[in-house]
Amino acid sequence: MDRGRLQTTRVTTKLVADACGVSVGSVDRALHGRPGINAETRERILETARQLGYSPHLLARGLVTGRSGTVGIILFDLAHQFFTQLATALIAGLRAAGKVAYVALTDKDPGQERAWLETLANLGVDGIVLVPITKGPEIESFVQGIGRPVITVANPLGEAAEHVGIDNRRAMAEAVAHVAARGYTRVVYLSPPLSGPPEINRAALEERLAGFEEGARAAGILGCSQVVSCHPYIEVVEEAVRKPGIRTAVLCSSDMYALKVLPHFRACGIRVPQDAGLMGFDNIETLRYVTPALATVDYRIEEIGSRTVERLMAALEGRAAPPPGPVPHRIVPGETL
Amino acid sequence: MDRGRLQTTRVTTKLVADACGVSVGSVDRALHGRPGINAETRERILETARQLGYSPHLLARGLVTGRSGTVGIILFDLAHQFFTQLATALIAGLRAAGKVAYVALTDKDPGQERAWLETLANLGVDGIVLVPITKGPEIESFVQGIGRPVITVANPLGEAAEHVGIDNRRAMAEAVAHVAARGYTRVVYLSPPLSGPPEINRAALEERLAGFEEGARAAGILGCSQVVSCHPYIEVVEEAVRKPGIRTAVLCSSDMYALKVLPHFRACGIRVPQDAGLMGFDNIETLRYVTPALATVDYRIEEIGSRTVERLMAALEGRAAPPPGPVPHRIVPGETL
DNA sequence: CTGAAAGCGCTAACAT
DNA sequence: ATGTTAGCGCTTTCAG
Repeated sequence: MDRGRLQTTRVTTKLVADACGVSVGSVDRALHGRPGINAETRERILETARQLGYSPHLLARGLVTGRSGTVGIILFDLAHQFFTQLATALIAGLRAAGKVAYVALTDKDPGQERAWLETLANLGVDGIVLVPITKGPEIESFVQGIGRPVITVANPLGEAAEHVGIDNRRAMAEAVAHVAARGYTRVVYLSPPLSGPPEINRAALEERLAGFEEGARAAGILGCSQVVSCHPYIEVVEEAVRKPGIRTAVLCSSDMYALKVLPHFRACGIRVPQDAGLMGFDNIETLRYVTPALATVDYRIEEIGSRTVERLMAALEGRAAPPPGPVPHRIVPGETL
Repeated sequence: MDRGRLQTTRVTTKLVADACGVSVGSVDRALHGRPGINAETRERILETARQLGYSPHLLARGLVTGRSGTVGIILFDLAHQFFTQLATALIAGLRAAGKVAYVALTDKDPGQERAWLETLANLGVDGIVLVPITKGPEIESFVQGIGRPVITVANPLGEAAEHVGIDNRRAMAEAVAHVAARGYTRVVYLSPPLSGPPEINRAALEERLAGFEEGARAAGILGCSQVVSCHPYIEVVEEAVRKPGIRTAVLCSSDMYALKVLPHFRACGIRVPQDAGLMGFDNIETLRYVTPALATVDYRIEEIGSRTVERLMAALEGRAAPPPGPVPHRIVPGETL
């Protein structure tokens, strides 16, 4: 293997060929176990290739085959556990499928999303996993024009790309049902603002909001419930919860909100769950270190990752894609309701 | 820009050249703003390149220039905030420097570390950022044989690679001093086991342990202090803390330990800090959601990231590397001491 | 079964 | 100022 060499020239197929007194064609056939080569010349080639420390130049291979063996992963950031767990699952799954992953972060900036898509396409990635921050015809046609499979996660992109994710609407509706079943007759639903530029993709959050409304209506508590999606929200939530007479729970569109609300309630003397219920969504890792245990909605991010890789590889190999359908979720009861 | 095209052939420099009635050489000069071309022909080329939607085939460019514009980042995992923050800072910094990042996870497996190093080298990365899980002559010579700059983070690799990180020994010694200054006369130092295969790189943890000993000696409390590095550790720590008569603090080699100890102490009635002090190390994000506020040691991971990119780019461009030296740290007092 | 040769798209050295 | 050409290392015809 002669590692330790420092500036010696690269070991190419040509070099191996010369060393064996054969042509690069034969070396290639040997290296890939392709037919059309004598068994013992193949062994001889393989042996010297190993001795010389040959390893394929993946750029060159990618240039000629059109397959680079790489996949791009485009996320908002790595600050939220959803993304880190997703990235972990994707990287591992892709590795198992023989692909190496680029990781690109958009910071929720449409410009960066676009720039990364272009850069990755120019790098010849075989496919892209995208958590889209934009939506609409422009990105959709751009994504389709990339000419390589793109799988979206969390926020879908219409017909432009295959999608993997949970059924946010249904999950949130079930969360409301769970809250109602615990005896709460009023829900304060906490969500980031859903207004703003129309090209921003808030599909997942919109689905959750729709799920809240659906669930609240089904439980007959929509009338006295309330959506808080302003900023700052914490005082508004506090005030809403202080309304006397009705058992009120704060239902958060994601755990992060609950993690902000909990210490605030503690600081201002609102006891959870005696004075107000609290429920999150996503079941992020941090919850393991939080008391009281937060009620939340759980789903296996690894499952999202593996399904995404599965679909991507199916598209790449021309196999039939596995049947679509959302990744399952489940309600996690906690001490906060 | 004609996006929306689906299966049309690639727009190459040749195509642009033909469309302009010039040669690929001129197109190349125009595209790179290189001298040796008439101003108005350059404009004409640039214009048609844009109209045709030309974008460079980065694999081809990398093949000929030997610079792929990519950098590999090899980490243990993305489960710990140190790594996610580091990855975030690196990806952003590399992006600003015109590089795209591969992210590879070793899961602390020497075999995977080696495999990733090889794969990334074969992909023609311009450089590698490595958090090494191994040490010793084998990996050192292998890293040097890669022939591209490798920067280590957290665990150094001797002379084989430039290194960026904090002064773990000194930081932990200061942590002990802080604990002692708060009136504790006994420290239980909590660390993962440092035994095991000799090729495993535990440099950072070893430095921290050395720092503990140094600090405890300086404070004159080494004698009655204690190192716990067994597994399971929690009962041992509990028992150690219950010793009456002496003010005891648990000093953790990382915040994660403190996050385990805290709820356990709460569960078994040991009040923090009345019955026992507690201090972490790393100041991870999760601490923002933990009460009581944990005393810890802080350092700016973004600084580690930016310095790493800086050194890498300097090595790549043949510039003088910035002067070495550890990234600064600081003690963060908390309610747990 | 094996060798020769033609590119993949780009850059760079050399002509003109 | 511009055109031509020779590769980078690999895969893939097409001959022999």
